[in-house]
Amino acid sequence: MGRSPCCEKAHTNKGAWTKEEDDRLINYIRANGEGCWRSLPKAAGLLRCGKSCRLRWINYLRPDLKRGNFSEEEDETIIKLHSLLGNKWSLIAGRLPGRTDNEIKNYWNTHIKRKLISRGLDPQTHRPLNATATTANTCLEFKNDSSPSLDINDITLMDQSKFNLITNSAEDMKCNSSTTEETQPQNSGEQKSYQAINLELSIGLVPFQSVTRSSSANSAESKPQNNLPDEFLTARASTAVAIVARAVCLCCQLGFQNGQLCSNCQSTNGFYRYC
DNA sequence: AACATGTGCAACCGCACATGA
DNA sequence: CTCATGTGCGGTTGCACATGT
Repeated sequence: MGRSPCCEKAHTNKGAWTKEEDDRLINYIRANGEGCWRSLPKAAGLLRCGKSCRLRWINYLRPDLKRGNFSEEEDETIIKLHSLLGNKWSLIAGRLPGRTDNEIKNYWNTHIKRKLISRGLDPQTHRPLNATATTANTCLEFKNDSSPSLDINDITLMDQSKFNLITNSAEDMKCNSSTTEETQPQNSGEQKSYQAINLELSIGLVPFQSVTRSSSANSAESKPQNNLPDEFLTARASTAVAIVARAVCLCCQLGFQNGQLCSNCQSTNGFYRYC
């Protein structure tokens, strides 16, 4: 027994949208707002699948979209975010007002990949192309000062004094939190070298069984306290991270708020909400 | 001019997750 | 708890246009 299709395919148009279809969709959403995409096509008099309508609206018709070329600043932002988040296009798009995940994804595949390669960097790992073999052996460790559970909010990107960068040998690829305490930096000079984000690092998460959806989806107690975006919990990159540091808003840490907490950040129990 | 190849982007597809009955 | 349904995401495809031969 399979899942029923999202729409009656035999009676829906596919392919490029016509001006008339666009107008119908725009007019309907202006009058009724977004939502209930499944019923929207019929209500709007469109022979389209609801998903198709949603995509067309989000990626092309939304009035707040910024069309046109990406600026150099946007390029660098995308590169930085991709180095941290991987192919989480929707999350990256959330940091770039007026840009859509689809647009960024296309732009990445057509321009930025090439740009990084021309810089001698691996587009996936953001590390030098001739050094990718060692990437998988790199682990970040964070000092645990409060929360026992894995929480993306706990990632402290700028507060580098809380974590170590550890490069393991090929035989020792597993990041083990049990090593956290004995690997803390011992002097401030060493810590200062970490004060800027090392954007060549790809941050992924240790596949903690205790925090994966499959193991905790139905267990309220096992859920991280701050109700994280679960994408982070399953996000993986070439490096493994044991995360236990204090939380700080990602956008603030990336410098989008000039070091101030953004308006979206709310402090809860000493943790800042990811926004 | 005609064809081949490359490029960019809109749109589609399938899956996973969220939610409500 | 289970199931059905709606929504969102990431990967992929296919077409239009640009460029090269």
